[in-house]
Amino acid sequence: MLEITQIRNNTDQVITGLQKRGIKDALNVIEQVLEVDDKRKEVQGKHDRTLAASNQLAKQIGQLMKEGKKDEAEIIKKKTAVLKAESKALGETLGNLEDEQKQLLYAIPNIPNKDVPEGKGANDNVVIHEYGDTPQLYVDAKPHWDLIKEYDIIDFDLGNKVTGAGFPFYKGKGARLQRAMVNFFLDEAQKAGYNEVQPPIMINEKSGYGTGQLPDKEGQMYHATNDDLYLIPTAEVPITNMYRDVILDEKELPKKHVGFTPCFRREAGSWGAHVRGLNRLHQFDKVEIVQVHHPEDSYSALKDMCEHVQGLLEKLELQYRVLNLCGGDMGFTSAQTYDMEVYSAAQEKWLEVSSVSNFETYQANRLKLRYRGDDKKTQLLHTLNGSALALPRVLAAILENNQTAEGIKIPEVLVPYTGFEWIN
RNA sequence: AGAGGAGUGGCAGAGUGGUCGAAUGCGGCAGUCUUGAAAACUGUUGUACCGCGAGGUACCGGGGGUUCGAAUCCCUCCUCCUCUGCCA
Repeated sequence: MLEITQIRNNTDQVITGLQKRGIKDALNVIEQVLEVDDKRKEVQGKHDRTLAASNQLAKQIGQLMKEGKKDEAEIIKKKTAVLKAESKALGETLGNLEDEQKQLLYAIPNIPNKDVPEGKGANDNVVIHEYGDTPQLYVDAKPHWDLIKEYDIIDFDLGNKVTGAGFPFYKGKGARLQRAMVNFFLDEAQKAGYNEVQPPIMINEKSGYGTGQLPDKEGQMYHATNDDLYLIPTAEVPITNMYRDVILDEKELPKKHVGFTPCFRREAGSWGAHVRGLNRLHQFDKVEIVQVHHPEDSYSALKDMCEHVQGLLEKLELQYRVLNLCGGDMGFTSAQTYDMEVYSAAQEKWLEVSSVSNFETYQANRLKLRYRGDDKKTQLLHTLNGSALALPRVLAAILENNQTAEGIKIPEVLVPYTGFEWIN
């Protein structure tokens, strides 16, 4: 969430930022938060002064009791009753105002960075880079949902029986190709200096709040209500939450982590004809990179992360493009996001395979993730993350783009990992 | 899962109702001494919020309660340790 001081000190900037996201009543929203904050401060002042008076009297009573002056102590005791009632009432008001303020802040998205283009939706995203040529497919080329049946490498029906829609089985060479990609992605990240972690794939409520999945996107996560745990929608959640309530020394920065996990998404209400096959699943595998940075160099880190992802796509010999997402299409918590899309020749469309974002202090403020600089003061850090990469759509593109009459050719870079060159 | 024990500052560890945000030691930082370093000595060393400031408030695993007053007493939840059971 945004910092209240940021809203107070740069009010106009915050409002124009929110307008860039298409929030029409930004002015009202901000005025409301500031109003609540003013009230909060006022009430806290009163509350603190009341408590101070109570504490003062309590000390006096202690002193008198020690001296054996019980009668005098009794007189003061009576005085404290009034203060106690007062501070209790003020305490409740304060608590309510704090809650109200928090709720308002939770509802305000991050401010887009200055380089984020104006725009309302996906059509306004700006293509900033393109790579590779559109593959020339052979005459009988098929979309991946046909190929996986033909070669029996992914089985949706079986997943359907055992679990439900969107939970496929990967079989034989399909399963091995998945494992190969995971290992390849992890090794590449390792080479790029990312420290590997294997996080839990269930998280508690606090972690959900830390990275911004809660309170907003409750319905998008699978919730194990008996234990009040959520299945992760992305490894971003557990990995970033490693740094919840942490104060890092400036010298320890940056922190770079990579983790492989399955990801679970309910995708409530987002199914349709355009999301066939591997294009959208309830469970999928993803290798995620996460960085924690000093505010000064978070944007160069964002660039590095994009280049890392692009490198992966180039090694896999996939045609791709990079989009600078516009204000209206960016995620709630992001300050700037680049999407990487690969071209699926058989579906004749671009598939998003990675989303790389800088959250600036938005997550850090929720996480209470700070660093201590030379001046000994604590300041919020910047968090970033990106997919490197999400498997299903990369797999779909490989299957579709590399199909030939003889079978599907495995990208060279993966062969040492798969142990086979062809799916046929 | 059952029985017992425990959760205090960066770490170790004292504190069982009153001036305790918390002794002491270690570590960190600054300084004295030294050619330099070490040792020794001196000082300093949690976070957040309110306040122009002086200063104030809150926090001793989380939440609630008793009391004029809670790290200390009570309730509840969480976590860790030991033993028993179960299990990849």
